[in-house]
Amino acid sequence: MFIGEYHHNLDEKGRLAVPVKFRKALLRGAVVTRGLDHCLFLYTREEWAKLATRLASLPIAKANSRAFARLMLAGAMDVSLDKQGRVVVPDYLRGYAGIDKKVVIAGLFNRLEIWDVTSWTNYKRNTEKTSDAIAEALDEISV
Amino acid sequence: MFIGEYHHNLDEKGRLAVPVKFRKALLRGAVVTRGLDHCLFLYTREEWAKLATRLASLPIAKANSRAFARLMLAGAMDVSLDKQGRVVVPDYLRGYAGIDKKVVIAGLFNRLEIWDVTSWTNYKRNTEKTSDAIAEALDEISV
DNA sequence: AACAAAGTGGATAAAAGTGGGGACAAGCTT
DNA sequence: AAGCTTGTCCCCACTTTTATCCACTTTGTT
Repeated sequence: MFIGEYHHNLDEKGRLAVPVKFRKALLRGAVVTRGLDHCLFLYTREEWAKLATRLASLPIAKANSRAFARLMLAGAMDVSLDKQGRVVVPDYLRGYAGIDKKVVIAGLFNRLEIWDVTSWTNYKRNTEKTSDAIAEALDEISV
Repeated sequence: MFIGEYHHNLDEKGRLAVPVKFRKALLRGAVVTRGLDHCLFLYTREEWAKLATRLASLPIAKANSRAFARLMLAGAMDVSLDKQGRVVVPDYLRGYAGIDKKVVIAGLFNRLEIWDVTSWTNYKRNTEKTSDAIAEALDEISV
C-alpha cells in the first residue's frame, strides 16, 4: 500500500529516485501514465494490467472513449528501476505534468502520483480551503 | 500490449521506423488503414482479421455502417517490416492523415496509431481541456 | 566522529533511429 | 526485344538517445 508524501528532484536526464519504501513493490516493473489534474500516475505492472484491460474495452465508436483511452493508454510507458532505484520519466510526460526538476511523489493506496511541486502546492491550497465542502459532497463515503 | 507515445520521422521514401518494443509483435505482418479522427491504425495480422470480420458483419442497410466499413476495409494495406524495422506508409494514407515528416506513434492496447505531430498536438490540446469532464462521465471505469 | 542509508550527478558503452547508395525486378515505351 | 523508368528492398554508415556503472553528497543515527 502506497502512502505518504515525498519531495525529490529529477536530474537532467529525467531520472527520478523512487522513495525506498516503494521500491520493493516496483521491482517487478511499473507503468507511468498521464493522470487526472495534470499529474502522473505510477502503477505496479499488476495494477496497470487490470486498468489497461478496462480501458481497452471502451467502445471505439464513442469520441469520449477514444479520447480517454488515448490519454491513459497512449500516455503510458513501461519503466523499471535502475540499480539506484530510479525510473526515467519520458519527455512527453514531463511536459504534460509541467515537471521541471522539483517534484512531489505521493502515495495513493494502489498508485503513486508524481506532481510538479508548484502544481502540488496550488492544488493543495485550493482543496484544503474547500475540504469541508468536498467531504459533504462525498457523502456516499461512509467512514 | 501496445502502450506509449513515440516521436519519429518518415524519411523521403515514406519509411517509418517502428519503435523497437513493438517490432516483435509485428514480425508476422501488419495492416495499416484509415482510422478515426484522421490518424492511421496499425494492427497485427491477427487483430486485423478479427476486426475485419466484425466490420464485414455490420448491417449493410445502415449508411453509417457502410461508410465505416469502406473507411477501414478499403483503406487497408498489408505492410511488413524491413530489416531495419521500418514500414512503408502508402501515399494515399499519408494524405489522409496529413502526414509529412514528423509523426507520433501511439500504442493503444491492440493497435498502434500514427498521427501527424501537429494533428496530435491539436487533438490533445482539445481533449485535455475536457479530460476531467470525460473522466467523470466514465466513472464506470473506477480508476 | 564514524557510519550507514538515501538521494544525486556524471562518464562510458550499447542500442535505437535516420539517411542515403545501390542492386534487383516489374512494367512501359520505343 | 532492348532500353528506360519506377518502385522496392537490402545494406552500410552516421548520429542521437538510452542504459549501465561508478562515485560523490547529504542526512540522520549510533
